[in-house]
Amino acid sequence: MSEKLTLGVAARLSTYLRILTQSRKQGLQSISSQEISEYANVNPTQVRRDLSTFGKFGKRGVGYNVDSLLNQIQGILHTGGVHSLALVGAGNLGTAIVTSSIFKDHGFGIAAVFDRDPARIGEKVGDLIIEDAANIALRCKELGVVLGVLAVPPESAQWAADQLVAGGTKIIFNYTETLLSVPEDVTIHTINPAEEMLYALYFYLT
Amino acid sequence: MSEKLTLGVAARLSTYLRILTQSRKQGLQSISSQEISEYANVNPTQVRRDLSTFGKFGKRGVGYNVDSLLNQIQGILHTGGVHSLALVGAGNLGTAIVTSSIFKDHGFGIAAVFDRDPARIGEKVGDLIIEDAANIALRCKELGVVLGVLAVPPESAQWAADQLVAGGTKIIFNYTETLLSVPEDVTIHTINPAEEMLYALYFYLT
DNA sequence: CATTTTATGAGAAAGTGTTCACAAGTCGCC
DNA sequence: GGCGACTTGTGAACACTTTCTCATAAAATG
Ligand SMILES: NC(=O)c1ccc[n+]([C@@H]2O[C@H](COP(=O)([O-])OP(=O)(O)OC[C@H]3O[C@@H](n4cnc5c(N)ncnc54)[C@H](O)[C@@H]3O)[C@@H](O)[C@H]2O)c1
Ligand SMILES: NC(=O)c1ccc[n+]([C@@H]2O[C@H](COP(=O)([O-])OP(=O)(O)OC[C@H]3O[C@@H](n4cnc5c(N)ncnc54)[C@H](O)[C@@H]3O)[C@@H](O)[C@H]2O)c1
Repeated sequence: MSEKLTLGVAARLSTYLRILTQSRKQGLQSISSQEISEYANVNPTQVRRDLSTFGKFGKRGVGYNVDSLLNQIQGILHTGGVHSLALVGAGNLGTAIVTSSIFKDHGFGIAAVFDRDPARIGEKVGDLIIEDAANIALRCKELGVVLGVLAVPPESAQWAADQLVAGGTKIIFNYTETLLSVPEDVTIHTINPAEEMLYALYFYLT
Repeated sequence: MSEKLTLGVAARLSTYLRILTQSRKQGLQSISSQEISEYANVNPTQVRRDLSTFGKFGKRGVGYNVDSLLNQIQGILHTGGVHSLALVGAGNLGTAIVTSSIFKDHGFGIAAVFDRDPARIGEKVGDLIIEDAANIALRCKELGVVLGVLAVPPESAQWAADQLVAGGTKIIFNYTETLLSVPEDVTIHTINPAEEMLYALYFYLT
């Protein structure tokens, strides 16, 4: 029960969670393994296998109740609560992230936004006031954030990452192409759609 | 040799390609499996195993030549050329995508940008003129694009996807949270960092 | 109320993927 | 010119994943 999940299972459960969260938002009450599998690009048997490892969540002939399955998976992944994150860079991308509900829907609240540009510091973006990037480490410690998101130009990425690390951040999502060096206990997740495009194209061409 | 790659291998090779491309950009000439593995968050043996399936690209005691390994992997994935894509939505995110080199670095050129807002049509963003979203299907056919990127508000995503499909697009990258319905021969790739955040957090908490 | 349809849950087996451990090649330095 | 540090490539063991299959259960239909 409390054994550590493998990366594959945890990643797929997260995908199911994304699909369920959005299904609920769109008003759906019940969903079948078939439907989940289509949105997740996996085999329906795999969906059922992933879920049945942890209990019997579905009803034969009916499918899964969206709300209850959502709660179950949140329980398995221990991600029911609300988590704060720090965003560095309030340019085009940063603004898009703040004004989007893509993080909020999954319980991730943006606790602070930082920028270096004096003209932007103090401005409002969404509900937040842009803070001075010089205070990243200080403010991250104050806020106790563990998650950081980088939406700065590539040449500022390493500096910004260093500030986040100094502030105690352990997981950094990097939207830039820069390869970052961080201590062993910090994990970098790179968001680069071009990478996925490369293999999407491979399977299209083959 | 020409057998189809599994998803896992193709995905990792794409990751290596991203790392190598950026390493070259940063002036590196040689790289070890250890270094690649650190940036890719995998085991060094895995890197060597993935590569050695296709030939002996490295030099013992030295590592891999960045340029030559890059060409080899491009050969394996058949992605040496330049590919055009269509971008729908010229808001904050769309502008960030156009002005970023994240796609260009990997041979993806943005062929057209579309928006619905009459005030924005005709405006310049980067080197491109924003076109009327009413012409998506028409222009995609003209340009022969197979790749589409959605950076529109969630409520417009299905409509925009339909236009891309009508224009012959086969691979759609969806930055919105909307669950899209498309024909069987079209693949949707969802860009949602929150999903990855969920399991990143799981492994951090466990 | 019996029959048909739909969809889950799980056994079992085949298929893949991952990692260890180490032999072998390369380079620089003394 | 040989020694030591480094790094690749791979056999073999192990672990995990995926899929086929079908019994079982709920709901819909007539
Ligand atoms: N991965 C993706 O999907 C994706 C998509 C689009 C853009 N991008 C990347 O995102 C990054 C940002 O793009 P953008 O269009 O928002 O750029 P932008 O220039 O509009 O915004 C960058 C912001 O960062 C601020 N900044 C610069 N240095 C800083 C520092 N040291 N500390 C804090 N703030 C700093 C700038 O003042 C600016 O406001 C780029 O690297 C781009 O390549 C990634
Ligand atoms: N996945 C991620 O990493 C990520 C990050 C940030 C934002 N987002 C998402 O990206 C989307 C766009 O965000 P944004 O901040 O750029 O929004 P935005 O409002 O700034 O831009 C949206 C643009 O789309 C245009 N548009 C609306 N309907 C259209 C249609 N039918 N056809 C063509 N164009 C249309 C609008 O005119 C506008 O210019 C949102 O859905 C947001 O949630 C995703």
